[in-house]
Amino acid sequence: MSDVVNARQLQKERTRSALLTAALELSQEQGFAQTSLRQVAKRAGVVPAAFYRHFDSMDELGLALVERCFGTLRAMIRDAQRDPEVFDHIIDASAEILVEAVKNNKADFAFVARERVGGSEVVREAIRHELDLFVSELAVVLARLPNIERWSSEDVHMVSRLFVRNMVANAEEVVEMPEGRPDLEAQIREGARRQMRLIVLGFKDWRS
Amino acid sequence: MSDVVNARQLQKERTRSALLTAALELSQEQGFAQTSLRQVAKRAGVVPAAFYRHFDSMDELGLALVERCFGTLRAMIRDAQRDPEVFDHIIDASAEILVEAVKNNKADFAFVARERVGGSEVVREAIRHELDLFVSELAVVLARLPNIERWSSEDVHMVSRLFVRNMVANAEEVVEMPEGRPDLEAQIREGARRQMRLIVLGFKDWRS
DNA sequence: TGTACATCAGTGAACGCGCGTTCACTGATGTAC
DNA sequence: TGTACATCAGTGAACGCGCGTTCACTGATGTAC
Repeated sequence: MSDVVNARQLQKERTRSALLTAALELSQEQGFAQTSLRQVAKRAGVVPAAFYRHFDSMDELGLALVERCFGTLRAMIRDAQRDPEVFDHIIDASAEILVEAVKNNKADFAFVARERVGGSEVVREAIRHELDLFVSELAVVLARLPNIERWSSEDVHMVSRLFVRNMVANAEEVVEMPEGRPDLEAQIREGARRQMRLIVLGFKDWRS
Repeated sequence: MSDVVNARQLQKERTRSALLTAALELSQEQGFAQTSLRQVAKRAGVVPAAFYRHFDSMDELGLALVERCFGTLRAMIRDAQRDPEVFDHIIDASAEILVEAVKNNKADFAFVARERVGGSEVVREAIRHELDLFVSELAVVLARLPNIERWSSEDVHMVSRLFVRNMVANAEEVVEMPEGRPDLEAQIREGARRQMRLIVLGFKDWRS
């Protein structure tokens, strides 16, 4: 009831966080669906039964993980939108941001990219929903671009899906990039940049 | 040693095929990584130990499944390339072929789309390799298109990746399409068509 | 401030279950004569 | 064609293991007086 956090709440929060982190790490190593409750508890340093003080099931932990990952993603996009530089050079900026952000939040992006398609039913569904929201948000941003202003909202949505789809695919590539290969990183960024440039080239001649 | 198949070989082949089919079905329901050797054997109607007469492990069965799926895919593309109609209207034809082929080989495509990212290490690796081969094959076809003839091979490869990436993503959508929803099917095909048109529009103005 | 009781995050043991793998076996099919 | 032996796909029982879940418990922290 009180706003003051007591030692008990603090410790509980720490354990909860340890469980989430353990699950994220194990997912990175072997996939979320192959990760067991006992493995998560063990890595978090608690007994398996203690898991139930925090989540009803692994599915519920999975949903908490999805929320956390998309929180990161959304914060990133919000920051990017505030920067006018980004809007003016949307292509180069996107490619740059994508590679940087994915690199800095590798575990989160890896989780989303992997479990989007391979995870349990409920986790997959949650990720799809978040990605749909994201497509709609991006569509609003894209609608303000010069060549797109007068497109039908359907077409803007289509192009937003094309962008997000590529973003996800590029994120997958960065995620699977071996450590310490800056050459590969540059290659992926350049590839992403070219693909987006090619798509944007089509904008000015598009007729629905 | 003989070319004549005797009853024993025939029966063995039948069981092997039953194991593959069972694994494909179970993968569709719950993912390959979550599918156990015992489940596969049970559905194929043999005792678990009999599995080892055909495959050393589930990983090996997974590889056999990948080969079978890409066999289907390659046959499809080979047929498409023979049809001059297809080459002239590459966009509409691609969208059409994609939706049709995926619909008719749903289980195979679902397997590839899902396990490409969620599967076991060895299965994932095999799928990636096959997809890379496919990108290179498609690049050869694309290089003959009017606006692309003079591009650098690097750029052609980039555009081929963009196409295959979209193909995979669209295949995923068809695969997850609920049964008996022809409206959704048309929507996906139309979306795929537009995305490809937009990409192709960029061809004529592209400069590396 | 000090005491007596309540709360509750985490414990540790136990359960039944499905798993992958092994093994000696069976009996139908194939082969040599 | 008929017989005696070899092959080998599939059997069925057994194994040890990690799994999710339950339960009564403990002991540190919080609360009321």
